[in-house]
Amino acid sequence: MTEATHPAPEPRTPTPRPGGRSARVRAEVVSATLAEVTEKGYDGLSVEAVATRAGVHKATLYRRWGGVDGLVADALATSADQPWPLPDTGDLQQDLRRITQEVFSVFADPERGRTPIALISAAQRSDAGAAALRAFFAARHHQAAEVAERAVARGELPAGTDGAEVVRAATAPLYYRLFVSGEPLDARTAERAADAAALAARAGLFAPTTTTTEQN
Amino acid sequence: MTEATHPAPEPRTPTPRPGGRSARVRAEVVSATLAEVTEKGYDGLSVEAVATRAGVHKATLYRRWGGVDGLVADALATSADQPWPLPDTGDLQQDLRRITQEVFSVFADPERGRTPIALISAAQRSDAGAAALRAFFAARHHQAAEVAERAVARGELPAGTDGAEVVRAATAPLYYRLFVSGEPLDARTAERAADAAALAARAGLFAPTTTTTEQN
DNA sequence: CTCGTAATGCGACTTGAGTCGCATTACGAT
DNA sequence: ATCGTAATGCGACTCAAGTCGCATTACGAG
Repeated sequence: MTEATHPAPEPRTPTPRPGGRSARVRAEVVSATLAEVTEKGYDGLSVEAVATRAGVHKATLYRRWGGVDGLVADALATSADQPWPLPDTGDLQQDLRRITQEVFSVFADPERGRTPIALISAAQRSDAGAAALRAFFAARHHQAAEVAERAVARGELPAGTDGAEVVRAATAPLYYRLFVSGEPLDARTAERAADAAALAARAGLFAPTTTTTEQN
Repeated sequence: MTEATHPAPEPRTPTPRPGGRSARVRAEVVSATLAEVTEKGYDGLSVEAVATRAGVHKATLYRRWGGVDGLVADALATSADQPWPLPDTGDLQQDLRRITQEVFSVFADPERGRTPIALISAAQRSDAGAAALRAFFAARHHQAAEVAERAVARGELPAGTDGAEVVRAATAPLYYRLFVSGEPLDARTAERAADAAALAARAGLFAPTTTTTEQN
């Protein structure tokens, strides 16, 4: 079993040509990028520092990642794979509150929040980073949309409700304050955002069947 | 009257010591910064280019503004003074829709949106820029809160409703997509965000009297 | 009109980012 | 075990950002 006598390609080599060193270098570099961006923030994140920490040469990073942009994008893509804990209280409003509370507690804690804050801030600059950010949030939305889909199955929400849109509505005020307006974030705001999203979802605002929504 | 024979300080010199040249230089520099950030985007915004366009020396910019950060912060502070058109349709939902539509149309238009997008993106990086951004959005919120206050006066919203919070709730999903998740923005999203905010406001979610909001 | 002072102009200098050509190493296959 | 190839290591080089000391200019006061 361990000895592969067949000439068939082994399934454990996903990379086209290069062997296992590239993968090892990549892992080191991604790890070093996360550590550096956590320590120094985005400003002060230099390719040389990452190269030194990762134990590889500067030119290698420029060749494979193109610069700081690619490093951040790769680190973000790696982080996107790790799943978040998803609440299941049996009630949409409570689930959304848990989600926004989780977001709040992560980003409000200087220790846990430093890395994602620096990472997201960094990703907003280059095209590669922006694409990685899009993919990151798409994955988050897709995953978290399950709480809304369960609510639909429960009959709590109208059929056809866009679950990702519900999640976006609940979390947008938090990210807005964190990354756009720069206003302080508190638990109360997180709760209100969840409640508002639950209210709107129950009203059918996120169901495509509602054509104009003239509730005036 | 036009001749000031009195030794009293003239009211038209807000600057402490220096005369009118500093103000002239500042106006030139702010104008040049806006032009540069609009053309080149934030990346590619160099102090030298701004200096050349403004007709002043590089060192002067570094001395007075400290770098790109200060330039952006000053340009943003200047832009914050210009008021937005505020709708007054007599209905909160309609007013909020107008506001989000305005935001949408500005940022969706590559011509009109380029400058504010670049400016806001640029401001997110430095401390000075972040402070300017905070002040910028605080001014916007304070100004736009009037639509909610009118709704309170009309009896459409409960007394004590936080008008700025209503505006934030309405616009947050737009800014979230534009500057955080990077997802595309459309008119429909703008409308839904306004409707959701109006709904939440009518439910009293933004009134401090509501202690826990157990609507479960 | 003259003068003192603060702001600006000016150019050289330092520093770090990013690039390039070539030598070397490690992987994969025969 | 040996070899071809791709990836990496290496150092020098270019270039733009940012700093500094000093000369010059413009403003305001008497």
